[in-house]
Amino acid sequence: MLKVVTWNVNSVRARSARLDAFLARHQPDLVCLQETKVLDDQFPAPAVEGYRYWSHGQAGRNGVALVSRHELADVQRGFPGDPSPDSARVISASLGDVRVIGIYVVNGQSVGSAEYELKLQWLDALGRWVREAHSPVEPLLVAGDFNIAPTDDDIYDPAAWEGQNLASGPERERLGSLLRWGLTDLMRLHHQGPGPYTFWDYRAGAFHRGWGLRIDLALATQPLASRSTAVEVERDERKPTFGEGKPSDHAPLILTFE
DNA sequence: ATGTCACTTTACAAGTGA
Repeated sequence: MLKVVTWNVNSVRARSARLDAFLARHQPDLVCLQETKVLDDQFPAPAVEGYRYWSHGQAGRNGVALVSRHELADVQRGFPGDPSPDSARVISASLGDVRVIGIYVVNGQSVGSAEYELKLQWLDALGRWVREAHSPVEPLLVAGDFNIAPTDDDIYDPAAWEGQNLASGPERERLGSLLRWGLTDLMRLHHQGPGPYTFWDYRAGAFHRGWGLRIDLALATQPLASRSTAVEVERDERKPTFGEGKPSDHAPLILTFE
């Protein structure tokens, strides 16, 4: 059995106690973290016995990392062709025969903004790299915060979000091209929509009101997707009353493979 | 849409990004 997690922690230092408790509780093989918001030499080492980390961070924003209780091979930070190479958004590594790419997609701010144009260019570049460097017949996992709700089933109020950033056609089309190449949205192998959601804005009491989005995704090629036995959102981690300290605005996604 | 959070700076609040 293989257990892999993706979690946008919104600062790994602020979430260190929760991350340790999560590791102790679930004993995942590998965790992909996003928005670590920390330089590599200031990354808080996991306190749980057996876990190591590989960080690709920067000060204050972005940042991705892999936390694993196994040795990882061929750890690669960033990717060739990144139009925004100073932003730390991608870390990839091999765990046994599985290649894992942990990603934090450009947020995009609002449709028509410069950030949104960068998001589309970034997604194009990511797609080119994935297609060039990998094959759909090899076991590949692309997991992380995509900042894209794939369909209206992934949004609490699709009408309010129609055409907006996170839900717009052009970004969904970029995601679609990855799926057509040979990646499967693992959540939908096990759960039909609407929901579950993985992100609730801190503002406006969004979590309490059920205003969620599914923007944290795990995509796998067929050799790996065929081994997928469960995909679950650890919704408790979004609760202010759960665990130690404040929650991230994202809940972890737990992937189980046979 | 916006009832928050975490970061940074030269800090003892305000701006930024999400």
